[in-house]
Amino acid sequence: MSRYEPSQSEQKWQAAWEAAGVFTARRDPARPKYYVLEMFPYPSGRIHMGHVRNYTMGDVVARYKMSCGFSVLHPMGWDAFGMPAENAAMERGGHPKDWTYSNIADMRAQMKPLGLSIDWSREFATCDPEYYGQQQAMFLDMLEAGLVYRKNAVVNWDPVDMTVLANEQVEDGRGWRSGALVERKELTQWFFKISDYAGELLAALDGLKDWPEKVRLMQANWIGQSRGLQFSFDTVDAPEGFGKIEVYTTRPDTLMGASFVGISPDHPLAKVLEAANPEMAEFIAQCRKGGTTEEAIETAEKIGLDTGIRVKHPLDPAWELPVWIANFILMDYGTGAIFGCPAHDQRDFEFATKYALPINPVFVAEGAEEARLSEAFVPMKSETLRYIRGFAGTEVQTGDEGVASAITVAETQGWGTGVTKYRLRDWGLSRQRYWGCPIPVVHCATCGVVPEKKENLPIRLPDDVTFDKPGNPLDRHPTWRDCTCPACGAPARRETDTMDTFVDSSWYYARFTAPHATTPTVAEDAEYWMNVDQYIGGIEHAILHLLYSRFFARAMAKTGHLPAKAIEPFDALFTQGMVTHEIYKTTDGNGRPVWHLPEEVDLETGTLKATGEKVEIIPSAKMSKSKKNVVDPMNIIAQFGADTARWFVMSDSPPERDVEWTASGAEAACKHLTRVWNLCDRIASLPDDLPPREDEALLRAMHRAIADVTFSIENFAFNKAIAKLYEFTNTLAKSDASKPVRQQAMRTLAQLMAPMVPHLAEDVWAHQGGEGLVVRAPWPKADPAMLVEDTVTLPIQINGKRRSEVTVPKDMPASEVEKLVLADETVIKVLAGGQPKKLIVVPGRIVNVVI
RNA sequence: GCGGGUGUGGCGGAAUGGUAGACGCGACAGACUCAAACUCUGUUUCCGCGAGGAGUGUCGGUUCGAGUCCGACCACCCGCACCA
Repeated sequence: MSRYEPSQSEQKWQAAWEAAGVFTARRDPARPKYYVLEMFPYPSGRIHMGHVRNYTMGDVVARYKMSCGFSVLHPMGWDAFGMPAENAAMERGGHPKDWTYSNIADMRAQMKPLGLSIDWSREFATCDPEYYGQQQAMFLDMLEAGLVYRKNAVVNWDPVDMTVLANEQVEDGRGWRSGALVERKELTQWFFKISDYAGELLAALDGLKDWPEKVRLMQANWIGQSRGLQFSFDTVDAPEGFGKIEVYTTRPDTLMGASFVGISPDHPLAKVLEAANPEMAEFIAQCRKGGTTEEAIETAEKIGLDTGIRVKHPLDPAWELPVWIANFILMDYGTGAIFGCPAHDQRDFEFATKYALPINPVFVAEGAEEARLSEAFVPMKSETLRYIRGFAGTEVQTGDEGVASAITVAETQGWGTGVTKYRLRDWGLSRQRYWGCPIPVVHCATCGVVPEKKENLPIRLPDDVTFDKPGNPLDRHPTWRDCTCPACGAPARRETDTMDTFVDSSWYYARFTAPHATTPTVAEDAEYWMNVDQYIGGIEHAILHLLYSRFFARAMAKTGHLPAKAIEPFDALFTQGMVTHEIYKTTDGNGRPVWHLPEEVDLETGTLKATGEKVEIIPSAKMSKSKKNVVDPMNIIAQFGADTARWFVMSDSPPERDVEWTASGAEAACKHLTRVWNLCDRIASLPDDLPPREDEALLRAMHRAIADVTFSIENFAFNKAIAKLYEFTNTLAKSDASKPVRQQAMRTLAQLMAPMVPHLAEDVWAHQGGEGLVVRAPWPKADPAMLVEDTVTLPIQINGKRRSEVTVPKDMPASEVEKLVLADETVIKVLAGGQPKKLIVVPGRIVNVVI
């Protein structure tokens, strides 16, 4: 063996793995299966360190499970539809398809040198017609099953990207990609009925034991279940058809504190009033405008207008309340109408104060007296209250009890119903974009909306499109758009909306089980491989992607594309942290910041290499092109090899936390791997007739290392696994054991390192006479007998502070230990002839002398 | 505002209620070298020459014993946000 030259040996082993087909996933009923999946990448064209970290984690798991005898599925694909391809076409010309496929080729070429254990024969891109055609087939099945529908909806319109955005794609009133202020626009849109599953998606979160608590909580909040009362107010002087106003409240116990009824500016009644009354029309127009401007979002002032309509209080027909239109009431939550109880709701309080409406407390804190309020009194529902204007339950009760009894009273008296509502809205999937999966329906003047026939799938995107005008090229592509009605054969128009790319990523995990099938899935394959045993990805997908996937798996099960056991497709989820880096900044003549790449900076002096100018070092943040704090994985691989990059991203921080990339850390990783290489060389050239010295000690350390590394990998504590490997390497390097024992230890070290640094591990394995490839070698097992020590050193504490220690046989009885402790020099000194108050011996652990 | 998380050396981070700081980085010292780099060996929480003392964001509590459990507070980070 010679110098550590990763560039040569890494290629060699990658070729060897490929030749042996070690990563080809096979359905093998004789073996347990393990499906490990990392969130597939968007083909931007360049891999970044975040990818390296994500895929290395998956690779460690996959390789480890392979060694443990599992039949492993570890696939890779591309989330290939989406706006960047179109944006690139608009900015630079060219076609989104060419841009995408060439990016995929580039990225694949960058990923391969990492030596990941991926079954590349299963690779696909979501923009392959073979993939999206199957997606269209499922869409038709879901349409038939009533899981998809069309409705007129006010949507978020991004005026820059010229597209509809989902609520969750709007951040602070701006489009998440363009940053443009979002406008409201009414369009007919396609929706998945995810709201039908709201309760189930919420309840099933409890079963996802191996998901991070944080993600489950975020989803639970997003689904947003609430229990409340729905009832109607009878109106006075309302327009035709509005004899009642239906409201929903989670605090029916505050009904006696009502001082007005509020309706949304988008409420049907508001629309009628708008048409009839110019003053109202003007007010409503103001509300609509207000909803989207930045100023309104920041100040969020509550405005309202009295409609002149009155309603009768359900508990006292003589009591009339005014009906106001108010800008803070949302049409798409509850019924779009509320009753306002200013005493116990801060929004209502502000509103009532502004418009001089009465503020009547319903309850006070237990033991308190009624007093003038300066803000709304909104106690936790679990708090005990004294009701001074209650109508249900006892005078003193908790808020929860008050709500429950109010619902019971309303139901008993027949004027209201207890209902459960969810914040979760249906999933709008229509996008007015070209580069997405076409929605396979046709609009016919006589037949209406007609599903495309399955034998006509896939409905392919046309290639001859241009992006010189804003908007959807499909809309202005007559030969593609114009078609015949599948039902009556008359001329018709193809749907020009394409699907949200979240649809593409909502089932790719299932497609990987039968990636080339002519149906969306194949029952036997799905049955064997599903579920994903370990899913790994970023926390940024905690809500949308994961919630949509959970819904989609249910929809696929309902339409026969997945077995019932796969409705929760991801058994275990791990969310990894980001890779961060320091930011280097200088300022130009105009005071504007100028960012510099890490390689342009001399860290010793904190200056620019080129000019010697001082740079400001800003603490680490996520690597981003705009701040130039990026390290290109390809440069690292070229300089140090893939194993170094893999070792580093796994070593420094717990995987769920961010890891900071530092040049010194990367060098240290490389140095260590070189040390391992040299150690291997040194051991191989030892004389064969060394006397057996400390053989037992080295073997014990080896079994300790096996146990610790295995435990750490099983628990996703890769940084700790690596710490143990450092420790064991140091022990081995200092050992005087005989050659065969050191060789055995070296081979074991290779096996334990193999999931993280597979190429180096193969080299070491081969060099130490290991049989075959280390990737195929069974994972070593720790011998429990080698893990127990004969003697144990017990720390002696005096009043809880460590003062001394005593070494005793492992299972010495406590009474014997006590004698030894009392004979300890330090203890004798401290006791000064007296007796300890108490002597605590925790066998095998610690001794505490209390004086 | 609501919900969640985090806080340990110069830095990244270890510690089933039982020796705080594993392992790594950095720093320092020594060996090798004409010299430097590389490499190797050692030291490295703080105060103190030392004996010793202090120490896990702050204050309190439980315990023989608290980084870990409980209560209050502070700081930072993340998610949601007019959801009735």
